[in-house]
Amino acid sequence: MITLRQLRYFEALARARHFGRAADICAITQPALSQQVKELEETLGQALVERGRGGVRLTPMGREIAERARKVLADVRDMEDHARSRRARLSGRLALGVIPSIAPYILPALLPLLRREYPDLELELHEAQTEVILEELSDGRLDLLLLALPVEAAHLQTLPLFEDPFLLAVPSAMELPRPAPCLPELMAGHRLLLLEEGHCLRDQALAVCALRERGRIDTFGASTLSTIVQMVAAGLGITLLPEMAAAVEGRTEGVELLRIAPPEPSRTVGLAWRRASPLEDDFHAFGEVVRRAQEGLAALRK
Amino acid sequence: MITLRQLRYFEALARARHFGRAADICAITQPALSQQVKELEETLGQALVERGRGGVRLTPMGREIAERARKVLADVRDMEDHARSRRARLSGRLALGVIPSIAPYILPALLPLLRREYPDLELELHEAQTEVILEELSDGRLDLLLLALPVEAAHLQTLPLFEDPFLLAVPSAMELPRPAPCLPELMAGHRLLLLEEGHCLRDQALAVCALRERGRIDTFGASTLSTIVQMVAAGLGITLLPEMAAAVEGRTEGVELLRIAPPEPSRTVGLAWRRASPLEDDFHAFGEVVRRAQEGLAALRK
DNA sequence: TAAAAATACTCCATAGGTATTTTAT
DNA sequence: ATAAAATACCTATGGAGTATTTTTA
Repeated sequence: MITLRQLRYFEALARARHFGRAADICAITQPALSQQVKELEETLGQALVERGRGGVRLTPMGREIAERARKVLADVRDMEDHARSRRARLSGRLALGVIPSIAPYILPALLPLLRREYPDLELELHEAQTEVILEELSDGRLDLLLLALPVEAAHLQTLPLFEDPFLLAVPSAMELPRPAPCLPELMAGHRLLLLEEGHCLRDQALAVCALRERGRIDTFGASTLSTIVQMVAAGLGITLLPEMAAAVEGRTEGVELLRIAPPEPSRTVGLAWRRASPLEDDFHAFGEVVRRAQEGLAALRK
Repeated sequence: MITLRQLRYFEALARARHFGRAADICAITQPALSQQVKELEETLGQALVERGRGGVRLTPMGREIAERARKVLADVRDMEDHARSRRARLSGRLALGVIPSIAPYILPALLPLLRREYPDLELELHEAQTEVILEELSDGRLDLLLLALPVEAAHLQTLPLFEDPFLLAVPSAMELPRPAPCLPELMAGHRLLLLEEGHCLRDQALAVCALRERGRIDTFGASTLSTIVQMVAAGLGITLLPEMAAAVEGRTEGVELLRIAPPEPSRTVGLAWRRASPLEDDFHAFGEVVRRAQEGLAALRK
């Protein structure tokens, strides 16, 4: 069986062309080097060097093997360097799952921050609904999720980052007291527009409104918040919008965003990863950056 | 220090995603595998796997290292295969030096033969004068020489292959008895045309003619035999031509090639290599092919 | 004969095995 | 409670050292 040791010694010999000097380079004795080179020759079934008084010469096969050995040794060195250089927090590839009601709003702020502070981090982004990315996380296809908490899974660790209040999006024409009255009352008189099944935002909104009856809810179900907001603008109903989305979606003509009277409803945005992951510290660092990105967004809105 | 053993075990673990099964694959016990993987993680300063009850998952870094490890292991396997496959005679790269008065005549016959019988042989050809290729052989820049013997160098081994008779090339107009009279007599009346200094053929011709006096020799000195033959055709003198070159150079208009009366002069064509080379058997095999190439040429001339 | 590599041998580090404990689900 | 990996400990292989012999130029 070939060993890296054999390749290291042989490569030194190929450079030094002298057993003694090669041994010096490797900081071992000449017989030890002879031994390993001989072993390599036996494994390969080929003479690699011509032994002679005036030092040593490579056979044609020896030259080829030396070339290949150099490549292998370089690859191994690179592998070490790679690992060493990335001992720092948050470097290397990281597969991140994000839900659709967070991704488009936070990523424009988050990615530049990450890029600046952790330039060696290579994010692989997967945007999908909570259930999907939870499955991918459990599979090991993803390393980390950015989503709305809570998620219940014993093998997962979660980290809440911040509260994201829900705002009320209503047609500009609609007259309402400010702040908007608390929700159950409001709901009595209006149709609530929601995302299609599967989006956690839909469930959260339903929970917030303490509504279970289908009658008052538009079951059409849009697949993006933008669509919902367009529908609101058209006067088809009202909706709840996460504050995070306000900067983007609030600009829509014909829509007004209202804060809701306390107790202000909100969702919790946070991270989730497998308990077994050894990258916990990295994920906390990541969470800090997400929080700062969110603060940046909030500042922009003012 | 990273070892191939560590990479082999880790790669198995990356595939099996289970310490026990990976150990089975490697035909060792689970603790032995755990030990090596742990060592690798310590050397790299990075967690490569998440340990959990439901088997094992790779960290992002683990995936990268597994990828690199696979590449390294494949390269090493290729290296072994390469060496193994070339345990056969005459395979792999071989740097061959040939003198100019042999190369153009024998190579057209030799190369196809070699290609057919030793398809794994990759020849690197260097054409240069005897002195130059001897130096390159001694340096280790060449492995084998095809040239005119004898060469005197204690550290070299030579193998005579065949005798290559000298023919007399004369202008067609010239009337001479057949076979041509032995040389010293002939020389008395004609100017002998030779290659420039440094070509062994020049020295051999001089020796054959037992001539040392400059007077009768054209000191212009051409650099190729073709030129010399053109000069003969132009009536500027006569020359000695190796039989090997007859097929090519003998076709020239205005030149006639005559065998010389016994004792027919000739040069010895053979091989030379460093005594220390472990490829002696290969070189003998190579010699056989050269001899057969020469026989093929001889047959063509008839 | 002198320099260089191979060989002989001894020692110790480390890989691998067995038995057991710890961990996580 | 149980499967899986880690740990502890022992053994044996083999890598490295010192001393010496063999080779070859």
